[in-house]
Amino acid sequence: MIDPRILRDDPDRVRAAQAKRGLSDEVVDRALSADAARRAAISTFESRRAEQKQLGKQIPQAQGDEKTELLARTKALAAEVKEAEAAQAVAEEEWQAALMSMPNLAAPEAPEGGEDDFVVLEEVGTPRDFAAEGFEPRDHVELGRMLGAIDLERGAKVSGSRFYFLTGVGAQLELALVNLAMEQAREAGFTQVVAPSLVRPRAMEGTGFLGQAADDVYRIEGEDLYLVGTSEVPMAAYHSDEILDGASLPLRYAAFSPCFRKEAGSHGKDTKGIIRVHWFDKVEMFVYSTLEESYAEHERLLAWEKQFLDKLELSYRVIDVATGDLGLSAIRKFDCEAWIPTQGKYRELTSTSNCTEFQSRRLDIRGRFEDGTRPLATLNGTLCAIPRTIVAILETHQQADGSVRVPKALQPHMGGLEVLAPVQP
RNA sequence: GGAGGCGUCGCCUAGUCCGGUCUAUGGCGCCCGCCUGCUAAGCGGGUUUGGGGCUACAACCCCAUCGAGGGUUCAAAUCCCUCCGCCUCCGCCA
Repeated sequence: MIDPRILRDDPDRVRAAQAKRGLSDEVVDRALSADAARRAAISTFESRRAEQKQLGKQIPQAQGDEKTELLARTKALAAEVKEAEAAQAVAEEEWQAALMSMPNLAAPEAPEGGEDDFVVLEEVGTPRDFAAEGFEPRDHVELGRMLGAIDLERGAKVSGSRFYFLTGVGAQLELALVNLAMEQAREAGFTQVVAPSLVRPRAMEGTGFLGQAADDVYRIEGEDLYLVGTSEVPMAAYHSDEILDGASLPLRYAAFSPCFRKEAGSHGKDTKGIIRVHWFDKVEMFVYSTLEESYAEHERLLAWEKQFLDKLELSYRVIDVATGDLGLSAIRKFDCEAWIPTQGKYRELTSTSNCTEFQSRRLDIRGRFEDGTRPLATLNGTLCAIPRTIVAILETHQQADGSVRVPKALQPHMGGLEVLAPVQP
């Protein structure tokens, strides 16, 4: 939720922001008139209520006719109060609905446009030249099969399309990656967390995943629970309805959790392999900070993401995501995309967003400072989304015989294993 | 899943049976001041959060807030209903 004061004091700024995301500004006028109606309703209700309380106080002392008279008047007032209250509730609801449907105000620096209008900020490393090395790279599906690391057939048999089993060195790779990510996070001062993957509607709504993104969310039949697509959801809700000590900020968490996505809008996309799956495990960084610090913190999150990719010796680029592709909550988003040799392109591995006070307003997360309490900024960033990272590692570090070199940093977490050897041709 | 108990403004707590004087008691903690070689103790004051009005986004006034939401009533922390959470016991289970 954006700051209602900005909407009231500077609606043109909000209109411009809507336009920058390619959205209509009709909602701005709807919100403004709802706000006016709401304040009028509050005013009416409160004055009636004050009068009612005033008179009500006199009733216990009153006697005879005076008492009868008072009871009659307060009874009439009570009906008015009830009516005014109902009117207020209606106005309040309209205002809330309008406000909740508005995305965060994109940062001025964020490039304008849709999915393809990102700006490349940086390219790190050089994609491996397999032609020069004299062999055709195998894709991760083939490598996963040869190594006995990824079992897609049985994934489909047991759970359906977009599911997989990680087996043998594949399972070992996942655990090693989780350990490496958690180790880095711990060393950087993060609190390690294992978070629940099922949450109540409030957590989902508060993080902005029940808006246009709702189609991608699994809901548990017969229960008021959702499966999260990222531990950003439980970690944002973690401190909901709390007032945190300003001096304790920033609070940095690294949360491990399974993630579930319907992938509703992506039929036919990435149907092969484990690039796009319905379930995967992920270590996610999540930070609560002041608004002022959030911009610098966002850069730090990106730096930690890059540090991790560097440890895995991957080639990647960093993009500044365009406004149309930011999602509801973010004002700015940086993605790290790793080079996938057999696709001949960069694919998203990590993503970090600054959501400023948007989620905090919805989830009621505040900080206590010397000059009062204020909503905090929340930020998130992927440290390691397992399957895509495995894809990048297998394809990037493969050798002509189908074996795969284990990056140095990962070796201690793989029991010293330096090379993953094929178990079948 | 069954039975019972509980949820009060940071923490603890009074109040709930018998609705109005609750503008919610007291203690601890914290903040400001006084006093005192320093500290502690003592004394005085302050200390939920959100919203509206008016404004300098001050002061002030008002409304809401006793887990959440409804209901009864002129009036609800207090009575009724639903939900959420915690605790104890039983059952089941990793």
